[in-house]
Amino acid sequence: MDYQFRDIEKKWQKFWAENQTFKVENSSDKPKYYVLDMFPYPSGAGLHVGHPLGYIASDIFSRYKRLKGFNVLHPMGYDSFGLPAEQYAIQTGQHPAITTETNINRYREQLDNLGFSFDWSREVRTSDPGYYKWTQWVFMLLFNSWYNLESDKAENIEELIKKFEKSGSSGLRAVCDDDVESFTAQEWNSKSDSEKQKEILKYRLTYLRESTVNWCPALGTVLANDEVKDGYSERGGHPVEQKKMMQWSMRITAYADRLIQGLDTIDWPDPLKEMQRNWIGKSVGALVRFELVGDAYIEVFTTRVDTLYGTTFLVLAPENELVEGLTTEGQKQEIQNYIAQTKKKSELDRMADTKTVSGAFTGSYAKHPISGEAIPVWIADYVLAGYGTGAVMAVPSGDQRDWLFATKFGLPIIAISDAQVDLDVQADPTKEGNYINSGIVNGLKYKEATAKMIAKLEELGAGKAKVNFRLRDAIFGRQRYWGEPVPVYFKDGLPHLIAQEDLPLVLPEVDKYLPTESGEPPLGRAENWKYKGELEYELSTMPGWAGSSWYWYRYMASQEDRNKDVFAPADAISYWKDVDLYIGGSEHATGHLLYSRFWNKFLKDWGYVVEEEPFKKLINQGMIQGRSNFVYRIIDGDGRGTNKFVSYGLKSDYTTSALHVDVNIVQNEILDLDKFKAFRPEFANAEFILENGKYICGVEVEKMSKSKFNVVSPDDIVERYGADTLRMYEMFLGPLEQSKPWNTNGIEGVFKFLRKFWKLAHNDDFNFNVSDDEPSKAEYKALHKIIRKVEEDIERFSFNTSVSSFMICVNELTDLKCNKRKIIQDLVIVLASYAPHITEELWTLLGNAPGTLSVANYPVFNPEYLVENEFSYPISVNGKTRMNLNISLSLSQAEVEEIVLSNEDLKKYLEGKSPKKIIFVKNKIINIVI
RNA sequence: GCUCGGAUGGUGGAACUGGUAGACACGCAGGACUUAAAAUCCUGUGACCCUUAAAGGUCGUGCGGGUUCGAUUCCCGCUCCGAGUACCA
Repeated sequence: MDYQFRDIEKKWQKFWAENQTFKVENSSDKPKYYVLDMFPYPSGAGLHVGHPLGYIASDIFSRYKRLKGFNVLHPMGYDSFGLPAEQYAIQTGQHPAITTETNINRYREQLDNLGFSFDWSREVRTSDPGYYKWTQWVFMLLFNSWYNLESDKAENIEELIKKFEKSGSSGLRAVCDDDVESFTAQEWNSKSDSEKQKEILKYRLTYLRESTVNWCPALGTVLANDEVKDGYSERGGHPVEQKKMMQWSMRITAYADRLIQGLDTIDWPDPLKEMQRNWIGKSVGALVRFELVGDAYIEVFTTRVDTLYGTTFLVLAPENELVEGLTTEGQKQEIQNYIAQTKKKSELDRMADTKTVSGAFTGSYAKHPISGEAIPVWIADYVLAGYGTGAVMAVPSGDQRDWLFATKFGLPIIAISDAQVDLDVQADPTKEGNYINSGIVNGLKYKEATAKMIAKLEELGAGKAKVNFRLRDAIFGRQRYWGEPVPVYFKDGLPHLIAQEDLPLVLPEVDKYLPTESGEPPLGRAENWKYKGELEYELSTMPGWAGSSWYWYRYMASQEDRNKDVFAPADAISYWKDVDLYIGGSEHATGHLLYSRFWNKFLKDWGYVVEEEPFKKLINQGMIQGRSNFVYRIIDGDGRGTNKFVSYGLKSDYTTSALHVDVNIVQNEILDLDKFKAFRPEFANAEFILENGKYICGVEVEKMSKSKFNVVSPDDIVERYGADTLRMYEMFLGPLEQSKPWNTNGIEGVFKFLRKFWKLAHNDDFNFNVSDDEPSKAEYKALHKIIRKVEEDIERFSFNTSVSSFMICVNELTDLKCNKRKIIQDLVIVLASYAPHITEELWTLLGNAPGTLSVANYPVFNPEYLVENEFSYPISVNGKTRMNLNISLSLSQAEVEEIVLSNEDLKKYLEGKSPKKIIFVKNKIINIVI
């Protein structure tokens, strides 16, 4: 029989499922290895050919690691809470749980078709109450925690309360809200219960706070910063506005420093680490106080406190609360106009319009903290209310924006360093040179000046060193239905956790998935949904990233562990520890990957997990883009479409309009006309202007989407060529990290390769036929080359090059007519991780017990088979290759030179000159310089 | 603007620490088999020049320089494409 991939693949997929071949135990004498994929959101569209790219790579790696003697955890699950199922529910009334279930089943079927070696017994679904019980549990743990800067970790809130009872707030170093009170132990103890709770809430790692949020009226919810793109929601593209709301937040800022430091300890792509660093946005600087009349003062944040003497004015954000009080009678009109003008500008305009310099003078002056000089106070929209203190000290000689502002409004520009140049043209932010015009730091260099300035400010009580972060606390609530309920109820307006034994707090049924008439979230519609039957629950649900911020630990819990009263048993966590290899897209750089690191560190502080960082090595697979095909409809003189189509190469002779055409009816850009007529019946009688008898389509790279008819489903490819071919082809396409358009054109080559491989062990009548004879030297050489090559390639995630090498190997063995058992058997193991089905079949045909291939031993590379006595040296003259010579590798350089120089053919290139120098690199090249 | 990544035949890509540029595959052209098609197999395929042929030559990895016996690889300066980010003080 010829290579019957359909039967073979179905057979082994069934075998693996029935025998739980890939079920893994939480203990073993083998070393552990944890390979994780970013789990998918099960959307209604199913998988397209781009989704499995990362899964194929991780599966190859997992299978390879098993062959190399590792106990491999390779699980899969679904991030199944989310907006699309809810949107669908709003439109159709269908419960999101049902939609989700349907989609998951479809995903599972598609994944199974590709022969992945997942341990499905460990599957997780974030929308499953047995799972989100533990998401809620983490929320409760965060609520019961505060961040102690002394120990630099999260601690039990009870410890904080004890501290308050014993010594009040004195000496406390904690991450908390800005408006915490100072109090003595006595004052604390005399507070009422609710006053105490209010104060404690300011320290909890998850807390309620009125915050400005990104409110999307169309979606009826709050969005995180990374879910908003240019003022529109990332999902759906609806406009987003700013709104003040009471919101649950997570104090991720407490971990900002550790999140930056941790990046140096993990093996992630540099661009991704850089993105996280920028997102966290650490700036080291100082807070400086400029006094106003009376007790009032303006505090600014600066990263260049050394330039303090260059400050010639202060600028407040128009929204700054101090503005009103600062505005003098005479300036009132101007300031009001400016504020009104700023308000009119949308966030978008304000960002886009960075060239126009605008601002207004308040009429007031502040006092320079050291020199005591009067400094005018302005407002301008280039200062952002949300960053730092919403006020800056303007140093026009050192900062270009300040320079532009000073130039426009005729404010003084003072040089502060003797190294500054061209200050009449632009600002010069140099840190070189010695300070001038700078009072106490004159003559000093940058470092000393900064230190001295901070010391002086501290002495005067006018400032201090300060580290500022761009990172904001993460808002942890959505006014949506399809998410984890927050395990909180309210009593006297204060939040309380439900009892732990009441977990999970199950999502209640509602009649509609829309906000209530009074504008409350959908959970407000649930009937009699009250804690202990009387207390109001929190009505918002958790955001999409909640469930994905710890899921890799749930996989460590085996099926039997799932009923235990813990998210994963301690011994399982101490065995698996962390994820050794994580594969997924870079779009999660500042969302999922940051929140996961945050939760991991938090759980580490409590001792529930053992590693500071959850994902040791991370690889971003590239996006697979769509490759759209077009036909060109001829337009007549009146601008109407005709019933004629012209082939791509001839379209310049006509006026045409391009129409998307289903890529599945186009092969190598040649359109199947009959299928086209079936695809667009209205053109059944169309005329086609062909080139060389063919209709050639145009091509464009676009996002893969249904509307562009460029979606290629893995199911179709599997049906036509088989899963092994698809797996190898996706790898063959190019480097894993690179984004590339999907193109099925080359797939035949991989398919042919697998058939050729199958034929090695079969005779011309397709009967299995291997020989027990001892392989030849050449056969061993071909085998050991591939043993080494695949090992090297997989270890450096260069999957595309090993596919090429497999082709070379099988081509060589075919030329050698090799059907030796000793060769085929080892080759089957080497290829097994890439093409698991065909290799399982051959493995069994070779007489091995069915299903044992996955735990076979990867063959040991023996360099002896690759030892050569001779090498064909390229001989170059002045760097230009002229000829090749076979020369024994055992000869000395002098002997080699003699052989080369005595060669007759070489003489003509030497032009009668004697060589000046001969470069000899063993096993590489010989270069003669004349 | 800043940060990062990239540019190699008709196409996807290979060349790992500087050492025969274009592996492997697609496509294309020609041929074998076939009544025909599919499948399969064989040959050729970077550009240009020279030649009946055999062979040979010149150029060639986005552009311009440099280092080196030798550069796709290292350095300097640019162009274009992609990603992220942005009045962040």
